[in-house]
Amino acid sequence: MNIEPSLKKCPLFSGLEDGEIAELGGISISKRYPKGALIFSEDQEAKGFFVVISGRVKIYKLSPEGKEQILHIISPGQTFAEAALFDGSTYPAFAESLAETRVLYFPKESFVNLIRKNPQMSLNMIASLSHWLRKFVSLVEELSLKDVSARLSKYLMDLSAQSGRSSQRGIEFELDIRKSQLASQLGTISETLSRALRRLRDRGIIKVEGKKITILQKEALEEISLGIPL
Amino acid sequence: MNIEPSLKKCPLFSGLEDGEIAELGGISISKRYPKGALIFSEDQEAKGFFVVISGRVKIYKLSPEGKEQILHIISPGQTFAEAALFDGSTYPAFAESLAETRVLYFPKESFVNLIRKNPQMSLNMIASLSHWLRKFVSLVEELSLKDVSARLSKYLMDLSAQSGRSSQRGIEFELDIRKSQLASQLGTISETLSRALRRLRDRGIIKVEGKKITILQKEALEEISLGIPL
DNA sequence: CGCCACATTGAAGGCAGTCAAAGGTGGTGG
DNA sequence: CCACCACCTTTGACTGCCTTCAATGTGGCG
Repeated sequence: MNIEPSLKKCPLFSGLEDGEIAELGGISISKRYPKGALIFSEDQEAKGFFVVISGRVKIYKLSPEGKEQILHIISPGQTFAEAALFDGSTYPAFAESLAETRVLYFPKESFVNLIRKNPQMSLNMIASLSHWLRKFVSLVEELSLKDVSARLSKYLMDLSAQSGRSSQRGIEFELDIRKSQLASQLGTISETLSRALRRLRDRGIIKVEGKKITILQKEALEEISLGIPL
Repeated sequence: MNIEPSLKKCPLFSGLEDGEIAELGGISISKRYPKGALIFSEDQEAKGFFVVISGRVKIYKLSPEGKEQILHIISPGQTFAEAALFDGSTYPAFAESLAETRVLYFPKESFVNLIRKNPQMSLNMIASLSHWLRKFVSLVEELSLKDVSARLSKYLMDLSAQSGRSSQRGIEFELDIRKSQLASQLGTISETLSRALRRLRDRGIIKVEGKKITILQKEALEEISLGIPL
């Protein structure tokens, strides 16, 4: 499989000349991870960053007691650990594949050299980092200022906007991760998530059948997602 | 007062030629805010970013019920709202002066033009954004995985490392903000912070006299900051 | 068919938030 | 310079959300 098409779809490399893309291909290393592999650990020296070609990767923190907080789940076309190259020398979190995953790995030194010479790529990097930043502001806001129901509702709204299909009953879609992983992403645990889903279901706002969700009352769900007290 | 000295001390502009600094001075606008002034609101169109010359600025989110989460407190020499220029068109949070504050304001368009032409400044911007990102990862970790005592202990450790003086009793320093603001920064409220301080005091780990803190048992404080259960 | 990991549900406990009131502090104007 | 007042801080009692612990239900896969 040729890697260039994957790179072209990646926002970090948009607007680059074909020659530059080829150069990127030259310095990158293709890697494969089976499901559940540890790609890097927190505090490990950051020697490069990654572009996901296929599969999925979770970036997460662990508490001393073992509770997990997922910072982000990376899908194909997205990059991760860019920031670690430019601030400090270690990765700030763990990265683990959620499925069989293929990535391109860019060693720090050659990539930094390349970015120094290429203004367009600098601008893309700035855009990418800014985007991450906004995501984190949002995450902090939710963790600090909203309860689990609001965070869950927001997640469901977002996912339905992205991959929902309208049916006669409402908007249908499938959860793309395990519920225990969703709980970690929402800053809670599976038991609490289960109860939050049940409350929404009991109030007739959503229907839950395994991983399939149907939003029955979009307005109510949105209100809850905004943190308006029930 | 000449503004150039302030710019030279700012990490975002380090390594720039004097001519480039002068150019920055040319596009920037000096602004003054009294204590407690709203510099910008969440969702307001982001028309520029800021460098703090003197005073202090808090960047914060508000919940619908009015609870405040401080994302960061900006001190002289630091920048804020850079990221808003490159991702989305609005500020993601509120900004308010904590004291009489002077800033330099850089209008979006002229600054973006300038950064396009200046590779060094792009790299500085990447470094700045990366640094912010690491701070936010840390904030998310603390809010999600640590209790108030651990967050407070970490704050006290950091502040003591930065501005603490050794005395015979321990490490002394002064809180640089009001306790209610510290509570907001730690993702809690003043009552809870007050009780957390009292627990540390009752256990003989710190001494509290108004804003003056003395760390009596550094090791114990560090253990708590790591989230190890008491 | 049966195992195993994930998911759900119930009961109980704890940390932090809310409400209320008293104590303290700093700033301002007389 | 002092007195007053507004606001911050502290403390107490109570509530509630979430976690913990434990047990049962369920679905996929060998």
